[in-house]
Amino acid sequence: MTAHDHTLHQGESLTEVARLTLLKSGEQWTAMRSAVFEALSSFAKPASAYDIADAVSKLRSKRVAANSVYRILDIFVNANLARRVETANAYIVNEHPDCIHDCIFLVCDNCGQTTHIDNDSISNGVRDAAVKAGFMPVRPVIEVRGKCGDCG
Amino acid sequence: MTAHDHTLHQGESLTEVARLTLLKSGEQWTAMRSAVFEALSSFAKPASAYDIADAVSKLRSKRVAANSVYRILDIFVNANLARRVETANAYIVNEHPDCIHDCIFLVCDNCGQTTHIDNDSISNGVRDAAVKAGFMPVRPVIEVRGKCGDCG
DNA sequence: AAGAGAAATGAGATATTGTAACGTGTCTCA
DNA sequence: TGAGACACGTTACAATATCTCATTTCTCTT
Repeated sequence: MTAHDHTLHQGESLTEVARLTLLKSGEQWTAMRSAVFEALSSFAKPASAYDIADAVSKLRSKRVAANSVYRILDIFVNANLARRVETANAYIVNEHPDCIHDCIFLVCDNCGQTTHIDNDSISNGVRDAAVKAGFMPVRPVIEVRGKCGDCG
Repeated sequence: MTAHDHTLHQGESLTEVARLTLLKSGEQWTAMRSAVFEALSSFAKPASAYDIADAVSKLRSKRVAANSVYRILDIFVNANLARRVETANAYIVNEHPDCIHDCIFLVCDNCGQTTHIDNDSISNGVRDAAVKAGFMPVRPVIEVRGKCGDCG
């Protein structure tokens, strides 16, 4: 099993991995966080905090404010359970919270479908270029807008 | 004089280049657009549409609505006179509208100062990686959040 | 120079995204 | 059992972005 064994965690098991990851990072795994995670991973495309708030409201049959969702999403992003897609103002579940990458998102302008690719040589190239310009990189954002295979 | 002679166009001359570029792209150069361009280039950091609306309102001593500014910024971006900094929800003047690049922005989390670097080998690498994943890249967004030299 | 049509802008409303402030509940642990 | 920490609720609000339709300005032709 290598560091990059991207075994798919699906359904229960993905949630379980998320739970353990969050606990390991010193955060709690509450019913609310579980619901937000379920909602987030139920979306096929990046979901806005408000999309998630709506979904969670239905899940729990109780109005949930966007505010709370934002807080939890922040925690998820910090714990690498989720990623923010900057050009979509939306969030997407990270199925491999144990793998740390500057990942690259491919966002379809037509259908919104978003895939991610990891390419350390590219992201390191971006970081290096920043350093050479006298800048200290903290969070590279690499996203490509365009057309996905299905829409092309 | 090479294709990449990045001579600085400053003051009047930068505006003049912008005017000619816009006309060449089939758009009009109006008093309003001129004012928006002046305002945009007066900012040291990326400016939001609302920042620009405020600045133009003062320039013209008349309340200018954000939506007018958005319209004009879109035109500027299409004509390569300005660029949108996605991670800052803001716009920055492009001093070399004649040079087409997928440019890389370095955005300081501390002071907001934003510089840009061009590195075709990196941006082509990003485009290639997208293509290899079955995606048709249209607009790569490469931005790095971190600390600039002054704040580091 | 005048008028018709196209393009640009004004005005206001509204949608969407994101934060701030503060109160309430809940859990733990001494 | 009660003090403190943490999570969450609630409300208000700020910031960003878009829509619609009226009005003005521009351009082109005659």
